[in-house]
Amino acid sequence: MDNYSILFPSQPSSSSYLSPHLSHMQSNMVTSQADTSLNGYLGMREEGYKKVSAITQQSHQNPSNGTQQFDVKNEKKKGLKKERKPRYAFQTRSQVDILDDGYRWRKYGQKAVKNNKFPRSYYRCTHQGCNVKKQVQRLSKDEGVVVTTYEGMHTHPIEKSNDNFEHILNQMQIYSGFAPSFGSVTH
DNA sequence: CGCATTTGACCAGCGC
DNA sequence: GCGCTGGTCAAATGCG
Repeated sequence: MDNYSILFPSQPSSSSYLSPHLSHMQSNMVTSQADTSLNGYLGMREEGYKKVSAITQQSHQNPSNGTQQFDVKNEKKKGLKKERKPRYAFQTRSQVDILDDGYRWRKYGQKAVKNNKFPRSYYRCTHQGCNVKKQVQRLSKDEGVVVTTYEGMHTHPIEKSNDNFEHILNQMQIYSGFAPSFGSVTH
């Protein structure tokens, strides 16, 4: 199958985007305790672009521990011209849709998605010259689960105190040892 | 008043 | 070729 590496990007030279904070997360992982009740976490990386198909369909297999998997079928057929940025998808169990990661995001769209009663929201990083995007979507099958997909990487340091971010992190459990069983999980 | 959000329209890719 | 779906744009609106 394609190369879906679990966990986070580890780009060598950019020091100020997600990964430093994410690794920070891992060292800080604590169990949940507050009202946001995040108790599941999964990070994965999408290589390529286009179509994350049917997220809602297979992401139902492990409702107990909150870790789920979803299929990323992409592979530009012909064009290949399109610059395909890697995308990094995270699933979190959260009551809130907006996970404040310390960056400022401006919402630029919202769409209803098929097989999902919740809309997907599209955000862009407001920092000048930084065109990182993210999508946030709640699963209809398991409405405690929020999928956040990051696209691109930040070219600037975090914009505000990440106290809140850490606060959230403190409520997360990171399943770093999650053994991937990706295949074509298509339906 | 400036900035963020909302929301419908528009567009492109893909499957049938 | 057509219709469906996902993604983006931009005008209108709301809020601090």
